[in-house]
Amino acid sequence: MGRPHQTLLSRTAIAHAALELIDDRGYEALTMRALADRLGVRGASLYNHIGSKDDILDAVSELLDAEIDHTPLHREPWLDGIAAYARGYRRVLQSHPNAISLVARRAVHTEDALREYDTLLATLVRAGCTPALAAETAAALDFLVIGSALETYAAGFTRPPAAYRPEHPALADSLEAANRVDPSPTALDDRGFEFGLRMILGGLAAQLAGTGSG
Amino acid sequence: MGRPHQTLLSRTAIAHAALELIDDRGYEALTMRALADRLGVRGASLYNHIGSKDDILDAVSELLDAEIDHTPLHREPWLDGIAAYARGYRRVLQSHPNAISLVARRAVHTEDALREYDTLLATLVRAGCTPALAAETAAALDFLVIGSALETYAAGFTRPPAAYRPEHPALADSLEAANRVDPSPTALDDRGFEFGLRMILGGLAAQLAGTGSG
DNA sequence: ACCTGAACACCGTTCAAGT
DNA sequence: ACCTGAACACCGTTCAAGT
Repeated sequence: MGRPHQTLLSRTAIAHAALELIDDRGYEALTMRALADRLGVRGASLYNHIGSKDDILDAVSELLDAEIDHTPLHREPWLDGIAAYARGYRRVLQSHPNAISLVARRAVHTEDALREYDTLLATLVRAGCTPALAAETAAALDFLVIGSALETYAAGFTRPPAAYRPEHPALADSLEAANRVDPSPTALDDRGFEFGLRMILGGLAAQLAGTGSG
Repeated sequence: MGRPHQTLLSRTAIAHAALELIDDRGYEALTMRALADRLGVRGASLYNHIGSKDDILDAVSELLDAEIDHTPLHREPWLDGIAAYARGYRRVLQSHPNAISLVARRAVHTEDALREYDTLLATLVRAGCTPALAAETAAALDFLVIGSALETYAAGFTRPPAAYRPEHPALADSLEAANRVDPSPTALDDRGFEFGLRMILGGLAAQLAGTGSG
């Protein structure tokens, strides 16, 4: 307390503390004052290292992006590699549920992120896609990952499956059937994601093999 | 000005004004004071009709949900009906880009929303799905729609396609190829969505016809 | 029944001081 | 070079008045 702080503060250190705060206490708990407090400093000090709160959100976004493991993209067979990459991507988002809304609206332009996407597209082209088809596939996979991580779907329905039974028989049947397959709360999300992944990658493989419906 | 207001205020009227404000001036412009101003009233008055700002966000969410046209779900052939429904769902979200982050994190439990999902699941079951498979398909479609509406993907890449050319050749090639197919700014999103939709519904149809890979 | 003004505790951000 | 206290304009929300 008596000693002055050494150089504890930096854009990266602030981003790490911000992500911890979001993980621990939720997105709305990320306050400049609360963040400074967690860093043993006084609010206004943060502005010596970052330009604005928005800047911090960008830094947190980059932090999450850096957590994604893209080594599976170099694996063979390429289909399994891409599936593993997509699952890992989704797992990172799911492990920071309070930060998901942040990721969803914030484009990442880091050199790392670009290299990652470059690798994905190169893998798809090597597998036989035209560059344009590779872009479409990558986009579809991205949509599936982000959409499933946001999980509005299961959040909306996993909860009270029996409540609206008589008025909505198909809904109740489906949810009960899905629940019978696996009763864990994220199971329907997981299975929806896996289904979509299988359809996209399976359909792509069929198309590349010339058996697609074109 | 001299006359007292008649009953202009209500939860619904407030929600409509809130959505207008979000559409016009962005999500962060939705302020209790600004919203009241748009309704010719003074901030605190809103609390006579709604419980909190969060309550307003729920109401806006319901408003968007009500815009979705689910009549295509009753059309034949069911495959085209579901595709049309998914496209309409996505179109509604895209027509309120400033409100998308709101929809993404907010589960809608309205009677209308439940009926909508019930219809979708009933359609899938009628087409031959087991209830569990119907739930997975509906989830995958939902993820694709929401993920593509959030459009992080294209927001991140459509912009500066030439800038990082040498370091990321596959990325640059894909974006340029996609751009050549259709240069409009949302084209890659649209094509990614359509590709995912085709893969999911095509794969489902094949699976139901017994030609799937199981 | 419902609009109002004033106030509350909070927020992001700035800036003149300090060291 | 960087932390600080105080201040700024703002925010969501409450509440005693008013009509």
